[in-house]
Amino acid sequence: MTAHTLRYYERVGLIQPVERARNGHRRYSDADEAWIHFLHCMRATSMPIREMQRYAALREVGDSTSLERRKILEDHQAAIAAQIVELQQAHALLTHKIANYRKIEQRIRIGGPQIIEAEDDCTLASTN
Amino acid sequence: MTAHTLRYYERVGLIQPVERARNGHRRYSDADEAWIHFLHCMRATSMPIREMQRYAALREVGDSTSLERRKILEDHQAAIAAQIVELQQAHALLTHKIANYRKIEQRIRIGGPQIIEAEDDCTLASTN
DNA sequence: CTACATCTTTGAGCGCACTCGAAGTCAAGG
DNA sequence: CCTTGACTTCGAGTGCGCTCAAAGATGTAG
Repeated sequence: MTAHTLRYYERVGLIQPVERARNGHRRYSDADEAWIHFLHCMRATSMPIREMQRYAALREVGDSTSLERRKILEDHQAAIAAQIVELQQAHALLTHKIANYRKIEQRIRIGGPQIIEAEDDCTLASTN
Repeated sequence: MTAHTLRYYERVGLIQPVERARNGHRRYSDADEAWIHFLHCMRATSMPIREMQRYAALREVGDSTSLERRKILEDHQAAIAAQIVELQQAHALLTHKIANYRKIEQRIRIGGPQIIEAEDDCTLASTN
């Protein structure tokens, strides 16, 4: 997370103006850092800035917004669960395809394409 | 995947010009569909278009590019594995935070903030 | 004192990946 | 014959999330 990004987050209201040193430089407290870490986690898992803004605004209001905030987090958690499934599927698909490439390489090492009409990996279903 | 996206993929070279019906309409073969499905999987797991272009170009060349293509897939698979870890961590963090919100809601239901200086979730380390 | 680095501000710019709109062609249905 | 609708082309536009540039203030080292 760059300084530029921190400024940006402040501008769009994700971070409240933090304490300053006498010279005007920002001094981030541990609480600030924890909050920034949380923002980072949410972004890293594809929560849109808009959603984070909604959450941050509710957080400013206080405990009375607990339900709404919880809903946001629960929704995002569900989105994360879905993402994990997609990633796992892609991971499995890649394992399959990588194995196929190893086979192709083996065939080449053994001595060029023995079969003239080499079965391109593209022609194998779901092995492209 | 919208028609617009398919056209876009064709324009940027991810999809080779496909067969056409007499009227000029595209006819996607099963092989085309498999390839498109693969592209979709890679995009869904955050492979950049540029990388997919590199892969698609190598694929056009043929089996001799197996090693390079395998490397691309292996790298992406590693990226996916890393992504899964991040998502799992965020998922765990959210479980924690959601539980905390339930506690806050419980406290509110029991009868308003008993403690005047209510411990805002913001003040709890890594519970923001 | 002089460099030099590091922060400050603001608005503008950028890269990515679509996404859309306009104008045109064609095929079938009523 | 005329409408409807699905396709075609191409360039231009959009939204997101940064990312940077310029000009200025301040602090630290030699």
